Amino acid sequence: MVFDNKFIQQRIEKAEILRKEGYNPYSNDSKRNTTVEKYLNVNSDIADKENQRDENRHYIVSGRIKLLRIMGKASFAKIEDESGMLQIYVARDNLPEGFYNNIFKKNIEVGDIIEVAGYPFVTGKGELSLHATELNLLTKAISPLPEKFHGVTDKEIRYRKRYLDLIMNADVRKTFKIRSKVISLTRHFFEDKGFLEVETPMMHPIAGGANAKPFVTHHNALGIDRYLRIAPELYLKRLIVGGFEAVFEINRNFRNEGMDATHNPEFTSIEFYWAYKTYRDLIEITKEYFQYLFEHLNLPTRLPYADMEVNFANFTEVPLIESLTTIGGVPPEVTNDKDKIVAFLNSKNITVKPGMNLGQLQGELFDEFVEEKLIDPTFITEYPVEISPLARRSDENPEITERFELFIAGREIANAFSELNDPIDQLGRFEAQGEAKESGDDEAHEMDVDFVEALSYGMAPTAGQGIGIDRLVMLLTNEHSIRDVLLFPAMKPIHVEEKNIEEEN
RNA sequence: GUCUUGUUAGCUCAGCUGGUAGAGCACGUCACUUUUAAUGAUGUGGCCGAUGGUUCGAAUCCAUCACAGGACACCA
Repeated sequence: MVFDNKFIQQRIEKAEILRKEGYNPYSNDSKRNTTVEKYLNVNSDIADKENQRDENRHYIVSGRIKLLRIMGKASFAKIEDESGMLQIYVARDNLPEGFYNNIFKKNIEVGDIIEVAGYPFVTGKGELSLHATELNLLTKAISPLPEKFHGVTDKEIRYRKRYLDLIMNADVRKTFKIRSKVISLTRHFFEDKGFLEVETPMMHPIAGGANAKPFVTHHNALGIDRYLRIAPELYLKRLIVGGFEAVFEINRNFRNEGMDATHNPEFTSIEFYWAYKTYRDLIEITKEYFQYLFEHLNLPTRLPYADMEVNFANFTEVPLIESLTTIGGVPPEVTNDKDKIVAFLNSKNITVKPGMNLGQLQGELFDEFVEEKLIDPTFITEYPVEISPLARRSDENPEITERFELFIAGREIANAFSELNDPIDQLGRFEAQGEAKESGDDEAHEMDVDFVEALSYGMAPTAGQGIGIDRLVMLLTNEHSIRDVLLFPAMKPIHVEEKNIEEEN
């Protein structure tokens, strides 16, 4: 039985007593006329009044009891609604005959959601409170709350029962409000720039737009497998072919890979595509976007992150190859020679898969020696073509692409490029990815003939970018695990004990 | 996927080199009409994550499993 815990049994009994006494423990009759925050604001003048009270004012507030101090014929309680915490004073003689002793003291307790009517006053210790003249139970909590001082700290409980975490930890609510705001601001920023928000499929016949392993599901009606999307890129570009000139999508992507502090199987990103623009324009709009976020979130330009301090007013730009030497300390003669890179990596006790091409090895060097050193926002540009299957080649040097990734606090936050719109080149890149797949790279990009055909109708020169929203929120809230910015992070299901199954049978 | 550290009351945690389970909060009862983690008295509460093994005896030692945290690998 779910509710066989003795504390729960006790509370169920109290609910039953209340019902018998004529109080519905799950009443739907809320008469709240203000929030805690508004109450505290509106009545901030009470401290200056005679007797520090005003019995002519009348408010009804609602909230969950977080603390209860019963002192004989009077009690203090702290109730909390979404906007804040309020102390209420409940005295026997201000309530209907018998209510305080028989109902309030005996059957209402921490965790319950109540509604309190009364007038504002300030206590002897100077706390603006509410003097109760009426008190009603709205919802009986039959499970007890965690401990009042330490709350719930066990990460497993916090993630599995996020509702409990939210009840107990005000900071957690704050983080998710910031997350919501970031998404809302992002939407407004791009809408104001004339971008159109679109929705593209979550279930793809071919998992494309990134190098990653997909989740597979099955469509019974058609008898075919579908892949949860790993990126919306190829669909958004089809829309550019179709004539939309600026589109964006904020939504989930799914990747069937490991889980850790920065990876959840489903994660949120914004991708936006902008016709008649290049990656140079994306660098500018990205700076503007960050400025907009910081302004509207009221954040200082210098933010702490772990033991770092990030200066969001200091955006710099470094080509990838250059960063290997200037930031990574890799000798310049090494960076453009496959064998020398392998030898160099081996000398640092790093082994690489055989058969990697020059671009992939340069990417290895970057990951090993540069990435974690990029604290202030840094655009790393000019990525090798081998590791950029969807990016446009540079006109000056066909071996590199018009691409950048943005790194902040040692992490990739955004990936952007002038889009490849030459259908013949795109076909060739897919074929090269196919060869990489043959030689063991199971995350190489899939061939997507339908997408190539779309390009063959002509896609205007376009720039496109993806920004990881979860990681961005982590950065802005100084959270170090992606689970702390996801309301319901992925968790393994808990096994049902065999014993219990037998009992139920 | 690998390594590593955890898992004891509703919650937060003790429990030494094996000897039959502890605290605080919460809850029950009593006292208390201005408290701030209220206070004082008193009481209830546990298949010590699961399954095996070693032992006269296991929360404690060993093995396997489950779940979680951290690190690494892969990735965003």
